[in-house]
Amino acid sequence: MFRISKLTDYGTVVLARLAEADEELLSATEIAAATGLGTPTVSKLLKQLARAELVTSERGANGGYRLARAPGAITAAEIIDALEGPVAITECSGQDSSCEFEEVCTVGNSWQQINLQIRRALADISLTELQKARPVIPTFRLVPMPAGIPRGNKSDQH
Amino acid sequence: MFRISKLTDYGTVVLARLAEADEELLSATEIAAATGLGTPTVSKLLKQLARAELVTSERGANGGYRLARAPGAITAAEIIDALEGPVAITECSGQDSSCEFEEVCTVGNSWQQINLQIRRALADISLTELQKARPVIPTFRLVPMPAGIPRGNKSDQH
DNA sequence: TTTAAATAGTACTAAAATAGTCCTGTATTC
DNA sequence: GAATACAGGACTATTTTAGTACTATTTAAA
Repeated sequence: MFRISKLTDYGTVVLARLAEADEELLSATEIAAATGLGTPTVSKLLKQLARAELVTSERGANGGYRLARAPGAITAAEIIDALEGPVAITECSGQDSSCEFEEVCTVGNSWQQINLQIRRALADISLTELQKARPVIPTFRLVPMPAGIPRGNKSDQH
Repeated sequence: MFRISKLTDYGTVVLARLAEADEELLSATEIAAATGLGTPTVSKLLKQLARAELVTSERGANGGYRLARAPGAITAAEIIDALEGPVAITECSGQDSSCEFEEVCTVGNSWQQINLQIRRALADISLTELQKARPVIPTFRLVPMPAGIPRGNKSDQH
């Protein structure tokens, strides 16, 4: 129905590893080795997580990453925001919406309600809890978007 | 963060039109004309909605579609299930999971919790409410998946 | 009883989004 | 100053989503 991207999933693996390491500084290479993910991907993820201030980095030789906060203070919502961008179900449901029909839209419409509830659920889950859900090495694989939908259209709603 | 597909969004437009029409039988062509969507797409959507038993169809000349139930009895969760498949955030969080690590997984893990809460939120919103959120003709366009993520990986977690 | 309108199903094509790689630059340690 | 590691961005490949086309079946009406 919904899904998180593979990279976001990997991101939680990376963060879980950092959580395990406690305060220790780990390099992207080390994390890649520990998790079985590719080094470039891990590197990419860590850069994004650093920009989102979920991890802090130290550059130069012996550099690396550590969590910026305690695992209990990092939420699933933040992780997803960091790796997928703060996007909402429909354009109107984002706070920074640019939907040209916005003025016409009913304020507080249902998609927005749904979006809010989803965010609330995600903000309620911390990295600590996600770690529990994921013993040692990644056990989830992401669901390929399902069979889905046949075919058949042409024009777009304007 | 999450998003519904364009087709799902169109699907709610189509259903909203049928809801307006009350019990009247509408053909795919008529709905396409009324909504501004392409006929083949509307047709495709209606086929799927019919398979999911959200609409009923009559074949042959003068055939068409109508809602299978009152709009208040059709939920957002059902619409999404019908058009995107009953997929969950990660493979493990679906009921029919085939994750090979499942035995190792903590039962009732956090992604499952999140997924449940999302479903609950979606099951709480009816077509009637979605209609209110969407005055007359489609006012939403879907958010293109955001800037997102740089690049960098190779191997997969097994 | 034939024709036309309409749904059912499926295969295919095109476009867009996601995932993954690489390269260049900068900071830091030894 | 050489080696290590992060920062940032451009680029490529793969996968998913969206959209189209075609064939079969059903039904009503001429």
